[in-house]
Formats: sequence, C-alpha cells, structure tokens
Amino acid sequence: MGASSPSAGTAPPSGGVVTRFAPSPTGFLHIGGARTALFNWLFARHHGGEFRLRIEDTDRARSTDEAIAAILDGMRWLQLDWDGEVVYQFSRAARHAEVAHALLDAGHAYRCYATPEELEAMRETARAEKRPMRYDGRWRDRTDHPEGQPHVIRLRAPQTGEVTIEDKVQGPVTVANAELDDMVLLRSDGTPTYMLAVVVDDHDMGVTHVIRGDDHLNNAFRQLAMIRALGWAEPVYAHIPLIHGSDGAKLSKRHGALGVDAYRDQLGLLPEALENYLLRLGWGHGDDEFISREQATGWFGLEGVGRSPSRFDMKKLESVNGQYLRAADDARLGALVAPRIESAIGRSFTAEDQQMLQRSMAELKKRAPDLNSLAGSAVFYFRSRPIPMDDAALRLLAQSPPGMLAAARAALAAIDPWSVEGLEAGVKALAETRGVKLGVLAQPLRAALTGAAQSPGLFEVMAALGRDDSLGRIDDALGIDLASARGASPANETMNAERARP
RNA sequence: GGUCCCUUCGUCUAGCGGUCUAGGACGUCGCCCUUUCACGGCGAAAACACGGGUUCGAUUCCCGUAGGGAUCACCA
Repeated sequence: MGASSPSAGTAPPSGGVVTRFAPSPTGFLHIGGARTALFNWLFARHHGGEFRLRIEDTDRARSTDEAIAAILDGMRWLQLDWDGEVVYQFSRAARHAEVAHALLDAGHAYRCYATPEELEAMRETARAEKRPMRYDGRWRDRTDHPEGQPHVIRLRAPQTGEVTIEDKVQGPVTVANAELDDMVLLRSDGTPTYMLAVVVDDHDMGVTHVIRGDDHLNNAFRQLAMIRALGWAEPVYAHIPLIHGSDGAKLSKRHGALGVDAYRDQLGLLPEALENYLLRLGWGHGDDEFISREQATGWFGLEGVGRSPSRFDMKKLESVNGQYLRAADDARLGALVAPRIESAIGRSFTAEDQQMLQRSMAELKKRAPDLNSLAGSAVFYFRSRPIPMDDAALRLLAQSPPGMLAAARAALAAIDPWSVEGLEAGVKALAETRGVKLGVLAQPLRAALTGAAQSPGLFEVMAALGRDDSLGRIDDALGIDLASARGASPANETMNAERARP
C-alpha cells in the first residue's frame, strides 16, 4: 500500500470551498471517475478553493498498489492536480474507530451481536416478501450483551420522520427514515465501514462540497444521519448522473470501459480532448463545444450539470480528439508519436528522423483522429526498403495501366531540382503528354512510395523522402510480382491493424 | 419488488411560458474542393415519450401512464 497519512492533512481552511475525489483503488481510473474528478477539480478551482485526493483503500482484499499507481498516473495525465497530501483512508482506521466509539458513548450507536446466519435469514425473508433487506434492529435496545462475543457497532438512526437533501444537481430529494436501517459503522474485526470512513474523512479534511456519482445518492441519507448525530457541519451534496454505455446501461467492462491509461496508450487520445469531451458529457455552456481549461474553470457550476445520465459516444470523442490534434503543436505531436513509430519499425530514431517526423506532422495531423493513426500514417517515411505494401496499395499497382509506373520513374529520374515544385511540374507534364489524368500517375506512385492508398500530397512526400529513396521505392514496386503478391504479402501490418478498439 | 432519480434529433446538448415552422455538435446522406485519404466549405434528413390538467398561451409548471436508470452488504 502507498505512503501512509495518519492525519487528514492540512487543517480545514476557513470558509473556502473544499472538494475531493475519493476513488477506491480496486481498478484503473475509469472514465466515470475521471469525470467526477474533473467536476470536483473545476468546481474547486472556479471558487478558488481546494481539491483534495483521498484513496479509499479500506477494502484490503481488493485494493492494490497497481490501482493506486494507475489512479495517480491518470490524474497527472489529465492534469488534475490536487492540494495537500493524498489521504489514504486505511491509515485512518484508528480515528474512524474513535468516532464510532464516541457515537457509542453518546448513545447514538450500539453494539449488535447478530450473527451472519441471522443476517442471512433476514435477507431470505426480505427476498421472499419482496422487500428490501433491512436490519431489523434486534439489538438496538438490548442491554444483555454477551461478554466477549463478536459484534459490530451500528448507528442508532432515526426511525420516524424523513430527511431531505438539497442536492445541487438533483434538487431536493426526500426519503422516509423508515426506509433506512441502522448501518454498520465498525465491523466485528474493528475496522471501519465505508459509510463511517467517508463521513469522518470528509469532516476531518474540511470537505464542503461532496460532488460524486449519483450511485451514492442513497448513501447520502445514511451519512447525513451520522453527521447529524455527530453534530458536524453538513456538506453541500451534488450527485452527478452516471455515464452510460451506448445501450443505456451503467458503463462497465462489458462496454469496453477502459482506464484512462488506455485512452492515452491504446486509443492515442490527447488529455485535453478527453477532458473537453468529459466536460461536455452532462454539462453544457450554451452552444460551446470546444472549451479551454481556462474557460471551463471560469464557467463551471453545478447548475449546468444535467440530471439524466448520458451515453458515452466514442465517435464524438474521436472527433473532438481530431480537432485537438489539428490544433496541437507539431513538436509535441512528434514527441508523442515517435515512440509508437520506433516500436513499429524496430529501431530508434536518429536526429534526422526526429526532424523529418516533426516536419511531417503539419500535413499528417489533418487526417488523423488519434495518435495511433497519426503514427500509422507517418511510419512509411521511416521504413527501410523494400517497404511493406498494404492490400489497397497492391491493388492500385495492379490496376495501374501497364508501363505507367515505369514511365513515371523515368520522368522523375530526370527531374532537377528535386523539389515540390519541380516534381509537380515534371509529373504533370508527363500526365499531359500521356494524355492521362494526374491521378492515373499519382496513385501507383503513391502506392510505391508509401505502401498505402492514402497519404499526404505526393510531391511533398517525394520531396521529404529524397531522390534516392523515392526512386528506390519505385524500383522496388516495379519488381513486385503482382500476380502472386496479393495475399502472400506479409506486409499489410499497418499500425492501425494493431490498434485496439473499445 | 421497495425507495429514489431521469425522459428535446441515433448520440451529447441549447431552450429556463409567448422569440420554437425547436438552435448547435458528433454521426448519417448529398454537393463542392481535389493526385488519394483527410481537412475545409455548402446543404439535407433527423427530436420536445404519451395522457390529463394550470394558463390567453406550453418544449418550458403540476399530476398520472409508459419507458429508462440508480440503489437495497460486516463492498466501496
């Protein structure tokens, strides 16, 4: 487990807004968690307050260090910086127990000796009668406590009346106290339950606004009962709707829900794109689609958060990503894409490669929806001869009128200087003398030079490749036995083929 | 099943009683640009779940119905 932090950290600031993101480290930082974190971050920053991070690792069996690392990594990637030290909930178990015992001493809690079998029996009858399972309070008023027997500590919750939460997103939500039972605060092994831990930690950390998924809305009523018994300040609640999959059900692995690391590595997204997409999912500011972090910080408010769950749309995310990709700095893109290409071609980049890559970005980024596609579209520059041909390229070569490529090769060999203008003039002249459209010449050339059917402008490609490599690649293509090449080629391994889809 | 929540184009949303013959974006389709694919430009199809109220007037307010969702542990 990670570093311990027995105290909840810095003292609660006076008056300011304090939000928190409190994931349990039982898996990666998923998309819903990322959005919750983003909303909390934005709300805190908007109000000039604090945004804290707490790892809820009280479930010892399911919490892992890998998950903690993944969550922190994801937060950093999304640039959701938190204030103060990370609070590890497990390390605060003693404080949680202390509060539970204070509640016990004050008569707001009691010891319950019901056995697991008794509880299971209660569950059975509840099921049979189609009622929700509720602890029947059999130890609530008993004083004949068996000495030394295992027991839990339960909250003595109000049984009549009702509670209303003025939720900032959901509005006022009222539930009858009769619907709630006496929840367990301290387990029989003395460890705190989640219900106890959140309340105590939120209080000790000075959290003023609890912004979380609305799967916690029901919990809020029970937590409020505890807060009131303790006489602590009640936080403002805002329960945001969950993100659903395309079928409308809560997003899960079944929908290919991935950790944010996968959005970065496998899907090749830019963090600002994911952030923008997540922000617009369930929140809006007029017709604005592209919102910078500065604008978001200035505009964000709980009033803008929708009350109905929204569906995750990969297509739109990709589109947003494409927009950010086109706007991104070429040097930055080159740096992000380089490792992907290096692993594809199996060698490290030289300084020259770096420059070539960076120069190619301006054109390539216009047609790439993500970093993987971008890498895939740039990789042909760095392949060593003979370069692999994909099926579409082979088809282009096969369909090209006989002699066309050879004629083009001859014309190109005579071109001087080897520049975009010179190349364009030469090839266009040849097309004219041959009486064919430019495309008839350009397509087989494109295939020969790039191994693909799509690429940036042909003349730019040739200019970048240089005379020797360009001519060499054409010679290689001329030598391909097209009759047997198709299908037998091991070469249609584009990076896109390796790209994982959610 | 109990409780709670939700319901505008396929999707994300704008709309906060009259400006709505309902706006934007993604996706889809068509056209233009063009050496390919994109990018870009132009255009099209596409929604207020249903039924009652309230009101001079409902997409906007209220109530039902239907549909969807969340939650019902000594998990978090």
